[in-house]
Amino acid sequence: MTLSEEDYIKAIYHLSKGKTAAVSTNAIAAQMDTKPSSVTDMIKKLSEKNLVFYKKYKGVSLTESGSSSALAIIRKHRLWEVFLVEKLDFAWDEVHSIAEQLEHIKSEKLIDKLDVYLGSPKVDPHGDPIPSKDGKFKKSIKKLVSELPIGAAGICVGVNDSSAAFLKFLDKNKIALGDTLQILDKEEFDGSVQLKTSHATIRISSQIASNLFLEVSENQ
Amino acid sequence: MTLSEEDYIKAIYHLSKGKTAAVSTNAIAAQMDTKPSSVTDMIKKLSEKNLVFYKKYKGVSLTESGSSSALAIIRKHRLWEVFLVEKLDFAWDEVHSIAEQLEHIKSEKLIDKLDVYLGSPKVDPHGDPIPSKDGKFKKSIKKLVSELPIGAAGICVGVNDSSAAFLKFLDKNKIALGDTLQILDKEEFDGSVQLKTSHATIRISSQIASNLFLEVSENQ
DNA sequence: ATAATTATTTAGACAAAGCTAAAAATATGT
DNA sequence: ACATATTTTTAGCTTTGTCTAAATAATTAT
Repeated sequence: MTLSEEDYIKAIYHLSKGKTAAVSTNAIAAQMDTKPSSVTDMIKKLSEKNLVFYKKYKGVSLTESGSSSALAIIRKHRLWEVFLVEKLDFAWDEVHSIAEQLEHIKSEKLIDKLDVYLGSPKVDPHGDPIPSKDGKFKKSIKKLVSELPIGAAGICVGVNDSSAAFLKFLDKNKIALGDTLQILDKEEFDGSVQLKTSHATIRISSQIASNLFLEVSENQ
Repeated sequence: MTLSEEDYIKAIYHLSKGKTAAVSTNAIAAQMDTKPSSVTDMIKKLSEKNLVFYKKYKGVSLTESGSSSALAIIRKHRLWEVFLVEKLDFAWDEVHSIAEQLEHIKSEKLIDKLDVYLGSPKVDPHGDPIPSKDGKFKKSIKKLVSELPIGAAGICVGVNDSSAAFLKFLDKNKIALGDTLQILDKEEFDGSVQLKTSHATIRISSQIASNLFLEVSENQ
């Protein structure tokens, strides 16, 4: 599989995640920052290789084989992200583009050993789950504060918007990656949320609540 | 710089190492396992980019810029090799092909942090020196046993020929990577060498002597 | 239901990096 | 020094992945 093929497979995986419908040519083009005609060409090639199902004008979806290829790439991407943050001391928001390169390194033994070295982590630094070698993983256990019910608790694992202003807000309220937060109350009127942090009890606006990800246990 | 350009620059660097003359088209083709005509095409491109000096039919040599690019790639290659052996527990003879992929990852920050993480090593697992960030490094301090004078001592850092038979010989004589060896005597007649290992004094044939690398201090 | 709009595919072209076969330059042997 | 052999280059073709422009299919709006 070429580098470019891998990128397409990954894009299709991400676009079909959740949804059941086939993925459109234009959606892939937008995601990959390329032209729809290029996508059509590549889709034909992937279809030849039985990595995707493809019916002209009807979009694509991954085959069993395509899906497990996608999961293997995502596994590599996320393991490398853990390495970059945990071992090389990168900030969690600067690892993505480097991991996009590292995910294409071909060596099964390398990934096996990296996994062992990192202690077989189950989530990456953004809180996204890492597929196991056989392509299985827990369903997304990363939720926005705004999506969680009163009482739910979780570990802060990421943000949607990493603007300086937002990060400054978190800093001022002593909320950091890895902190445990609990939802004490939700205001229906404006969507604001009362939150218990390790340092205090604060009220955050709905804007903040829909930018902050918590890792919660599966049944929530 | 594309992946392929980087490979050519590296090949030219290795071929001109030591020698002063320009490197021939055929030599590059042989090294890269490609055809001379392909080499000519690429050389023209590298010449356009001022990475090599090129005169038709007269071979190539690296410019200042080409040379520092080559050293940057070699630095990356060797740092990754150290990582693979020291951290991921790879055997020293299985890291080369993986490092050939990793050396093309583009991120200065990544290499800086990797270097710090590894403790700024000066040699790779084969005993080859690692260039510093500014492209300087000690001249090769890796020598074959057969090249060293009587009395010289050094640390075993590599082999030329990693055939099973040869590795078995080393094992049988309890010679391992990292062991200190000293040359006690050299026989002019057949080139055999008397060697002090950590366990015993043995005599090795000239064939063995020209397959075993020691890392010696610079003035030897 | 038909026209207008949007999405998708096709056709043809281009750049990168490789190849083969043939031509040109350099080196070698006597 | 000249013929032969070797090396290097050129010319033209291939594949991969991209693009633009035009054509076709599907969807939406009236």
